[in-house]
Amino acid sequence: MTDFYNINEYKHPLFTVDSVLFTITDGALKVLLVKRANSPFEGSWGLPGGFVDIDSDSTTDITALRKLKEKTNVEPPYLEQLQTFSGAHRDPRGFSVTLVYFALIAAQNVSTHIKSIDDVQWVDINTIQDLSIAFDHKHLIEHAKQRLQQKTLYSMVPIYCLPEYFTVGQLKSVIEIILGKTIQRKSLIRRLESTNIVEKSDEKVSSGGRLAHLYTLKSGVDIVNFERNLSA
Amino acid sequence: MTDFYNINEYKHPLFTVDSVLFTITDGALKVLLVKRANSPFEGSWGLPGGFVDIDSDSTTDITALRKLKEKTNVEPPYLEQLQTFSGAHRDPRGFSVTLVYFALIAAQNVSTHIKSIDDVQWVDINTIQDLSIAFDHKHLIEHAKQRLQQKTLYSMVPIYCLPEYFTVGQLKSVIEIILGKTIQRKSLIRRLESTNIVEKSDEKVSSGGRLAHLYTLKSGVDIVNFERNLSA
DNA sequence: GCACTTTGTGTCAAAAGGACACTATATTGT
DNA sequence: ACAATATAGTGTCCTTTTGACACAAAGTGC
Repeated sequence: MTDFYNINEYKHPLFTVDSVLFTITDGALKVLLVKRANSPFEGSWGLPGGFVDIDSDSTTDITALRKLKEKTNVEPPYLEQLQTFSGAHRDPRGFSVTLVYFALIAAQNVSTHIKSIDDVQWVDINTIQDLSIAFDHKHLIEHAKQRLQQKTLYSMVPIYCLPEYFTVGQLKSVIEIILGKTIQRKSLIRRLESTNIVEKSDEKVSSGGRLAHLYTLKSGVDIVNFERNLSA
Repeated sequence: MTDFYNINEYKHPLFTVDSVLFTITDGALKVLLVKRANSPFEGSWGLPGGFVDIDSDSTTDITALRKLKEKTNVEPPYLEQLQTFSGAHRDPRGFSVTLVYFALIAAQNVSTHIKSIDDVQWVDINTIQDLSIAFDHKHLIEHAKQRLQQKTLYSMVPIYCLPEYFTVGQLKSVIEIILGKTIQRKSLIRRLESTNIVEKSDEKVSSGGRLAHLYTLKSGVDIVNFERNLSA
């Protein structure tokens, strides 16, 4: 494609993009897995991902989103790079590099599509130990989970696991599932009120007791990082 | 190399590994730049890096260290992944992906080697705006600087910019250069004493006033993250 | 010896989360 | 209708960690 340099002069690593997409359903943290259609590991479960299409993907972010949309029919509202993993033996085809993204989505926004097909499923993160997973993807998922937990201590990212309008109770519940421990409702409210990223709606919604206020993420805002972690 | 899959079936992105190696000298934060020997951008300054040697590098971490050692003659004591940057137009040869590392080293451990050659230099981070730098490397350096500043708020990473034995005064100075603001000596000492990663030696050293205690990083320890940031 | 410099400590104030009691307002069952 | 129960939200004090800053300690240089 150029005369600067012959791209086939050296042997290249195999380069792929994979994503760890989390959601919360049935009171548990789940990861999206897909059944592999191709060798290697054909037929076993692995992370959604694949090769960059260098003619149509402008960046690897687009690659990740494209692959996720193929599987879920929607693009997740939160996507960030996790880390790049590499090694001579992590793929039987040779030295490989995979750029792993981590993403969040509200279960409501995908579940109907997922349930209708049999090569995509949500897997409870706690049952992954017992499964056989392609490549080193089990390891990648573990890394992503730790990053999600860490970010939950100093940001409001779990909001992206909720629908557009949500209550403090729902957010508290999502955070507790991610962290695997309870947190103080008061602390959560203090943080919500001190950031400028959510809006308190006037609407209230029933939740088995006193009506709960609805909150919503302001549009176009970036996630704020607090200067202090919740107690780990 | 395999019959699973023909590696040349698709067009691949160009994959490289680059490093942003920081140090502190002359009261300023500096980045290592090298003069490019090959096209593109031959003759201009850029980050040390290059292609993975898939026959000898076991991971990309090794690639980064190998490239840094070629230029500085030593391996930096601190190395971590920064981020992967990609795009169809960041390299004139086509779609490219670069995995960027960020590294720290004590100036004392490299300066003699660097000064003797003319294709490697330390550049003051504040003068980089005015320079012409290969690819989007100026942008990568800016990202790395922000990460370094952020980590400095909640960890002791700046220790890796210091020699084996150092004083609180030296560490305070390095941190202040990185952050571009003064910090409280008391806060620094409190943090040093609350972590278990440094050892207070009995030796003292002259520093223009009262003798200063020497500290040293315990061997084999990992960097500890504090639960709270210093004030930004 | 005296001024100055850098190191190190003591102490109080400020900020933000944790704990937890208490109030408010729904739903549900009888 | 009313009590029991559940969830939402507030008020308040405690705890932890950092910021601020005065002060003491111990060198150097003239």
